[in-house]
Amino acid sequence: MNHAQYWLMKSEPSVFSIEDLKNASKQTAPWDGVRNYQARNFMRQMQIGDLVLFYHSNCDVPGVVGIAQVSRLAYPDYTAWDPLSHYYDPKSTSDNPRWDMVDVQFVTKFEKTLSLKSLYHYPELQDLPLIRKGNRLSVMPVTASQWHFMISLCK
DNA sequence: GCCAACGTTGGC
DNA sequence: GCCAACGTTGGC
Repeated sequence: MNHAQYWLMKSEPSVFSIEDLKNASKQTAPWDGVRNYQARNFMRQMQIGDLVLFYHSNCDVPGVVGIAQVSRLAYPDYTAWDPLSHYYDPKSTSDNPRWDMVDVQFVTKFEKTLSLKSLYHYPELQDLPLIRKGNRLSVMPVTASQWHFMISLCK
C-alpha cells in the first residue's frame, strides 16, 4: 500500500454500526447517505486502502470504535435516486449525480470505545475537526500523526 | 427531548 | 449576492 491517507467517518450505530460492517457480506458496505458537499469532496479524494476511523455518533458513548479501509473509489450514491429512501434527493439524477459514496471494508473493532469525551483531553488532537466546537462534518481527514496517536491510545 | 451550531434554500 | 428562515446534526 503506497501512501495511505487517513480519515474519520461518522455513523449512527442505530442506522449502521461497526458490527453491521463486520457482519456484512464480504465485510464490505457502501457508505451511503452523505449529503454534505465537504464530506462528499473528501470521499472523492479517497484511495483504495486508505484507512478510516469508524466513529459512532448519536449514541450512549460517542467515539471511535474501530477501523475500516476504503475498498472502492467514489461512485454515485444511488440511494439519492430512490424516492423511498430516507436519503432521496430529487436534485440528484443518474445523468448528473450530486452525491457520491465509497465502499469500506471492516478491518478491526476496538476492545474499548475511544470516547469523544476522552479525546478532548489531548493537545495532540486539538486540530482534529471532530473535537472543534460545533463541528458536524461526518467525513474528515486525519493526519498521520493524529492517526498514530489515536491508535496508540487503544493499546 | 433540548438546543447550539451550522448548512442549505430561496425570495428579493 | 445577501440573508432570514428553515432543516439537520449530534452532544448532552
